[in-house]
Amino acid sequence: MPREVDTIDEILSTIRSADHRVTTAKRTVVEVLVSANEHMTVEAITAAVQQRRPEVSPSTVYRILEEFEELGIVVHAHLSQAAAVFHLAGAIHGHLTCDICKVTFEIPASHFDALSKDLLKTFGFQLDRHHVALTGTCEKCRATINGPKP
Amino acid sequence: MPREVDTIDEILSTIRSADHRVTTAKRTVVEVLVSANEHMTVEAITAAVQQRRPEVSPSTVYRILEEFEELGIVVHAHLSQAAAVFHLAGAIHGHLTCDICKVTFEIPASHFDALSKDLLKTFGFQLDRHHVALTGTCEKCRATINGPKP
DNA sequence: TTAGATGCAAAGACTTTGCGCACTT
DNA sequence: AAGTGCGCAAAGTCTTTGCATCTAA
Repeated sequence: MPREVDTIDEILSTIRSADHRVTTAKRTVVEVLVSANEHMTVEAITAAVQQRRPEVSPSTVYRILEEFEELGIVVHAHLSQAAAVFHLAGAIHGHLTCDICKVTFEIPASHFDALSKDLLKTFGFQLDRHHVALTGTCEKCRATINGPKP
Repeated sequence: MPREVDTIDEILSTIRSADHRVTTAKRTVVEVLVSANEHMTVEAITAAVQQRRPEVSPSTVYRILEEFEELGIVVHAHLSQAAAVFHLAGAIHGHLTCDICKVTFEIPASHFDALSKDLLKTFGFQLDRHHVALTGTCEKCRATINGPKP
């Protein structure tokens, strides 16, 4: 059954509750984000949106994502050093990106519980658990470090 | 006494050891980074360099920083969402940036010991402790959350 | 109706690259 | 002397903005 529909309606309600308008472009962005299981770059989101609504421009997608972020619907992270990636805020998690093979995978926020508590206690800093992006090297690449990097 | 001079010489040796050339521009960048106690944007580094050597161009600074990063002399991080910031690799630490007031402060890498161990054990992921950039809200701003944000 | 949203195109911010000359080794 | 590194300027990415038009409420 389309559980996704519930999520979509929920998000649209959030938009309306904030007295923002629900437009075709916004609805399509929501649909794309909900059906996406990965975080996406703006470029990817735009491409997916335009597959359904070719008239939607990238600038609109940027504006919508900015609005959604203010509403807490999405969050973004700067993984490597290129474009930002966005995903629904619902799934609270961190990003782990391998510096070598650039693979990114997501991990449950629970892994940051201890750190979060520590930072709060030590520095009075409340970690944004939606926005944790870490880099390092994955197991595969460390095992493969024989020659020089590509 | 100029402890900084030791650091500078050490870095220049690192460059020479890698069979890279030590130039005026590189030397100046090193001096700027060593005398800086904060991490700096490329723009800030360039400005500081040009104060001594006006002829050094931004593109050269970019190239030098890229080289230095490969040599392990500097590391960079993407804090908020704007330009990257660089600093000497010697001081291993993480960055905490407040989403509200944008203040950034640095914390010892020891705070990531437990997380690092956890990620390695659970995901086989070796955290890059030079490159941890976290966002959240600082104590001051959380205390001030009365009205809407600026 | 009417304030807010969009499309398009241009501008902006940050970074990278090509080329010939200069400087390090 | 040989070859890397540099300055300059142009190109490239990613993102933001201005403005006339369109649309959700």
